[in-house]
Amino acid sequence: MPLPETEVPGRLQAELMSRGLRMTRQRRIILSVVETAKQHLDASQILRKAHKLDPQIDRVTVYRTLNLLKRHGLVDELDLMHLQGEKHYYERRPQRDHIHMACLRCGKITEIESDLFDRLKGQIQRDCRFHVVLSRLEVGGYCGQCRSLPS
Amino acid sequence: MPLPETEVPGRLQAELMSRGLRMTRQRRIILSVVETAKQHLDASQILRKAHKLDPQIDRVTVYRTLNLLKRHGLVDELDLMHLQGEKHYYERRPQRDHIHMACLRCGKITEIESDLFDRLKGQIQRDCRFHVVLSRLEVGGYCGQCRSLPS
DNA sequence: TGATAGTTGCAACTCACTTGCAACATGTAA
DNA sequence: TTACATGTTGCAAGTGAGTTGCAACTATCA
Repeated sequence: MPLPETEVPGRLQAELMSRGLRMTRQRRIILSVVETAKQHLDASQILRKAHKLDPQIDRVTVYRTLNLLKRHGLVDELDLMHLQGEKHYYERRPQRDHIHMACLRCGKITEIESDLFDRLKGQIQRDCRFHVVLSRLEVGGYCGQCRSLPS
Repeated sequence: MPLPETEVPGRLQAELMSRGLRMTRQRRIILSVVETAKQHLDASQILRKAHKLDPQIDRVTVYRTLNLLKRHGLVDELDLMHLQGEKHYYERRPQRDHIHMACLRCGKITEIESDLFDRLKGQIQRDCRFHVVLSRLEVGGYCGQCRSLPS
């Protein structure tokens, strides 16, 4: 029965260990869930996936681990325009920031990178003497498909 | 005792009335609070200010009125990087979108407009065939003062 | 193999916000 | 002006996401 312990540590796990943080069974599982996610997951979805690997894991541990990752800048927290209530979504912090577009009709989330966005952040740093640590650009509107549909 | 009823209706009130919505005493008060706010207010701050004009107003009415204004695109809802818990802040929707910068150290909120930001939204519309209805760019980091302070 | 300091799970709690509903007030039409 | 239909309000109770206190547990290191 190959537990996650036996797997090659993922990047998140390696990052946390290099910072001298303890690697518990629970953390390994939660990190692997976040790391292998195909879409943006909220805390309760992460808990559900973690439960499949270890039904003992508590939701409090999920919240605490997500806070840990946030504090270390290893995940970004998203609202996705609050399309579904007030929960937050998480994704591994990417190399390059991207923009999230949320369709107000079908709920589809699209991501894009943009040179203009990178330049805009540079402008803020320079013009406002503001050291940018994190940034979140979320756009709500109607995607290509929904635009051409009858309302 | 000049009640708000006797005042010249503000822009928010005029907007709602032109859309055929009923103008109640409570709504007039809440609208005037939002309209005359000097900073970003959250729901409980709006309630507190409304109470000074009419102690009977319930917080439920504040939430319902804010939802009404949101649905009509007359106010924007902000997170301001969740510096103080999960509450939301409200501001009258401006002519031109702006960026909110939140200092992670002193909590100061700075706003700027930017051509680059306007162009970025244009790019999204064109390149992604996405009709932008609302957008929110929030930046967390360290302001000029806090950058030059010892940690 | 212990010591120790960080981590976990549980239960209870907080906080922002929402819902159901009866009483009430607004805008409209007679 | 009055009556009325429909929208709005205040209250109480509820929801849902996330947090806290604490005793038991465990990863790490000497």
